Amino acid sequence: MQITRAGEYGVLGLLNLARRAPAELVMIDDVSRQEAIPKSFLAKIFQSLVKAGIIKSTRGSGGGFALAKAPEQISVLQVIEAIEGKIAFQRCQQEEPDCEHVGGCALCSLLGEAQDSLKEVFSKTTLADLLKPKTAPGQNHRRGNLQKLAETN
Amino acid sequence: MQITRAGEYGVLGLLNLARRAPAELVMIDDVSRQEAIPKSFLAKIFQSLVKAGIIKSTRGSGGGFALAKAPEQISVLQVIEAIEGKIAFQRCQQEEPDCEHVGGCALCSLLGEAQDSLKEVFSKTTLADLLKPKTAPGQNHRRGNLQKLAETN
DNA sequence: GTCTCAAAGGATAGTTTTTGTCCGATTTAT
DNA sequence: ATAAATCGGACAAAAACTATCCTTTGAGAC
Repeated sequence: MQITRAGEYGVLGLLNLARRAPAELVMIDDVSRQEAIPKSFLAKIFQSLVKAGIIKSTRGSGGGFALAKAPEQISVLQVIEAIEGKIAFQRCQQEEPDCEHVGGCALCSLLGEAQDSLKEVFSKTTLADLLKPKTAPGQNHRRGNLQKLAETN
Repeated sequence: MQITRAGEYGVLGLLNLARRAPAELVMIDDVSRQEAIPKSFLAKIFQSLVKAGIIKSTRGSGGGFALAKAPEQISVLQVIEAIEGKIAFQRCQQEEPDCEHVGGCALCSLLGEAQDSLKEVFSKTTLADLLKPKTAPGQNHRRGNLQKLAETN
């Protein structure tokens, strides 16, 4: 139950682009080096993002990648789904439309709810939000987690 | 981004037990057949649930499994974490405590939020809830999803 | 006691997904 | 032309998931 590295790399790569001038063309090699992401892997990830219309690419000498939209208009959900495919918790209604599990459909409902909840978190956050130096007061999850770690150690 | 089959089987297996008389001992073979889950696999899954104290087992002739607590006291989160391990979205603070990603910590925060959101959904729902014939009005996610399917097809 | 039944636990194997790598093709600027 | 850079597909290694099998352990029946 995790985001894949590909998804994570995708977001980090996009944030790298977002930190620059709006239409600046950046080579995969630069992003790869600065974010410590394997180059060939990042290239594949960026390909998906191009297909999804999130970044645009220019080939040839002097080419590279740039965001296709403003960071405010790119949600983390868009990025993750472009890379990993649509978030789909419910096996029932995706692969097995004829859910035969006794009482299984209640589980399907729950999985649907979980999925919606996750999607909401990822869709309400844009790249621009992630670039802001601090999270809003009362929503600082990093601090919360550090506290938890302190408790258990 | 999915629950594993093991997790799903675990919940379905437990629901099977929950539908019976409180302390009735049920053999793995019965559950396996009724829920159409591979027997050996379910055996492994139930082992995890025993270790987690969610079910109790009796060996030997006439033995089997029964819930260790009332269905109202078993949350889906407990079940999933017993089988799949703790839900942990944040690679940063789990495996790589020294998060070096430029701007990566904002992502860590977001993943933390996603994780909490998911956990809440799974922890607020118990086996007893899943046994209820209908979900509460206004929370019928199944209907919601069927509508979505109807739209896209 | 010993026989049988059923779970416990470990080893192992097959499949799928993830995480890359490599290389030739294509496009672009110079 | 040539060099630079992405595109696209094939391929490979590693990890996770999904089982299966077999021996051991514990409990009850006789």
